[in-house]
Amino acid sequence: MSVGTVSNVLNRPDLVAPDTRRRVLDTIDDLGFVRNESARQLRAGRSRTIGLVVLDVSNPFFTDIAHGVETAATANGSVIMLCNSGQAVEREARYLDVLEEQRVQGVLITPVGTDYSRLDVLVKRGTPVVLVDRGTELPNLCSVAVDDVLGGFVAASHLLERGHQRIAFAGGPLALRQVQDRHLGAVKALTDAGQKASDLQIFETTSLTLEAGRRAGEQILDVPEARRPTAVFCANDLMALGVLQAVVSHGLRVPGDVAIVGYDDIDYAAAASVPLSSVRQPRELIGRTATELLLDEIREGTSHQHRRVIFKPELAIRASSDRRRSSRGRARVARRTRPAD
Amino acid sequence: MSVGTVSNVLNRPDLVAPDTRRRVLDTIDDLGFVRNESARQLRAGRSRTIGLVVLDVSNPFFTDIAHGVETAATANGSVIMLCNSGQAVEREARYLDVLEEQRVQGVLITPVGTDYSRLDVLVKRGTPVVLVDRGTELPNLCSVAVDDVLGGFVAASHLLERGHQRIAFAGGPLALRQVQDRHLGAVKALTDAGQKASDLQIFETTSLTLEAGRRAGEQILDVPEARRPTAVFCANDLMALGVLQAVVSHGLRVPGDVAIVGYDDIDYAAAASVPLSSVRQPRELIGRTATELLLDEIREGTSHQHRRVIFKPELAIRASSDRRRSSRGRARVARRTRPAD
DNA sequence: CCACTTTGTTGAAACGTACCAACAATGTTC
DNA sequence: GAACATTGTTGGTACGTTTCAACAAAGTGG
Repeated sequence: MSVGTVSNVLNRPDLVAPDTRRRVLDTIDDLGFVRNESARQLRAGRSRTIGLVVLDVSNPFFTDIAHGVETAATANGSVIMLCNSGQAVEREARYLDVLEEQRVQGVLITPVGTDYSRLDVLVKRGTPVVLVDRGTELPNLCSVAVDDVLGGFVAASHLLERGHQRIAFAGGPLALRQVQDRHLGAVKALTDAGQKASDLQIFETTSLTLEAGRRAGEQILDVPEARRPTAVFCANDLMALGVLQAVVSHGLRVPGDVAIVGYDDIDYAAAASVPLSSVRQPRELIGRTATELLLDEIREGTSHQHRRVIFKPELAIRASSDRRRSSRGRARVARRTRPAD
Repeated sequence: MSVGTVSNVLNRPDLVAPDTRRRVLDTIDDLGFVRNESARQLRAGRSRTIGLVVLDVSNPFFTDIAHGVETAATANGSVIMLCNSGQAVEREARYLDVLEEQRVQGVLITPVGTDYSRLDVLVKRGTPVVLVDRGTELPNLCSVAVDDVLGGFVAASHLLERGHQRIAFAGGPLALRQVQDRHLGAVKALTDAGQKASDLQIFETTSLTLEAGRRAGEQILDVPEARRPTAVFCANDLMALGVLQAVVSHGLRVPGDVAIVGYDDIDYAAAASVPLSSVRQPRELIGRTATELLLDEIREGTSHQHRRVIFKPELAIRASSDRRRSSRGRARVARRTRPAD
């Protein structure tokens, strides 16, 4: 029995006679033979894995994206390797090294910074890359994103429309493109409404977590009442949940004293102590689409035309912001007012 | 320049003269050489990756564990490959195949079923396996778990102590060992308190998600008021959040009409519309410990002694269950009663 | 100046697979 | 029944590393 035949049984079973095939398969079972993927890859020159690098696995937004990616990848017989950069440039770099050493088929990534040179190198050396949740200035990458400027605009417009004058923006680091864009959109909403850009008070954080949200909430509450924002637009839902916790734990009311709007519309947003208004992104769809773009690129090779897909976000209005604010000064919350359900 | 020298520069730089080293490194930079991990693995016989197979990446409980695993793995220079079985036996099997083909250093897994034969085979063929969040009957595996029977006992005891007579258990599938154990613990609490085991009404679900929780909540509310449970112990926090949503959306009060206790104490539990009582598990610690056991096993080889680590859970009491129930019949919730903050 | 150690470099073998040209066996056609 | 096509099987080579014995060059001690 030659190794060539065994290889054929495994990879091109139609080439081998039925009973030989049987015999080989039985023996494989007997011996507990497991194909060595390393050798296979070495010979074939490429693997069956796709790298997915996200900013934060603890954020449901990204796990939902991962879900979409997995669906599309599995349908193609590929396996995904989920990497968590944790918004740290060095960790991201390390994972990219590992992925390149593994000769992955391609990489799906939400990059930490705006320095795309490492990705550029990756592409030049032949590993296709698709940006996720990030539009790109670079012409040599496919990308799937949501219009974050529009998202920020919609959120802030909604708050303005509800009569809020002093609006805060909480999130960070501002170096993160998503944060930047959402902020930009909010500023635009303000200026369009005749306010100054500087009227948007910024509470910058170092990350976008529940904990960071709580701290930002504390800071906001530290502002003297006369100047304290009556509404907060948070760069994502984890932040918003944190702010909500801080506000509630200080005995203030949402949206009575402080209205809150989040971003992503993760499942927990609707389940929060006060159901959270949020800018919805098609998370699974983003993941699926990105994967399909990547698979296309892998198949098409050099003839591939890069594409940018941009989805439109939608505002889900819930209790945390759904009340009209009285127009003059700080509204006193009457004690008899029923809390929003 | 021989390949051997290059290999030495990369792996045992002290063996090679400083200026040769320089020259090699410069050339590597010039040429954009990237080490081929497949070839390296093929030659070395094993990889630097550790497989982590979890039941549900969307569940923060598991991403927190993943976090702990990553910390410990990175410290060791290993890379983790995060796989999501989604509580499906076939997907789990497929991932195990892939991991074995990749010749991973070892596997950390929360298995879907109770059939350990596949894992047994893996171990026999030389891939160390450590069970996560699951004790084991098998003597040939390390494991890190939390005493789920105790957890269930503590949760149910707390509800009994608060005066609840009709308690429900929501979660599933019961085939999941974690669910089984938590249920068992709850039953024990009831019988210890002189009730019958059958007094614990079971609402079995097919998975442990928010959505499943909502449906379970609906079912519970469908029970005629006279027999409706006044308290629900949920197999995990996602379920509990779902039940909470269902109850609140029907205009009932938590804990007034229905008290709720969850399990895991994920970050969102405390942030829920009614802060959720929950059985806390040391999630990151579980991940770290499991990884360390695995790394030990990898290092020690055949001389390795398997260990079982079992952590004790703790009950975090919050608003969702923290009220004494009046002793006779269904307590009427006075309208003037303030909602819990 | 020879024998010996130390230091640095090299070439070859091996890992387990995929692929291909070559071959053997069988069937088909005139 | 000879020439040819078809089908099934087989060695051999290449993939890019690591490892190791062997070797060359330089330094050291007597």
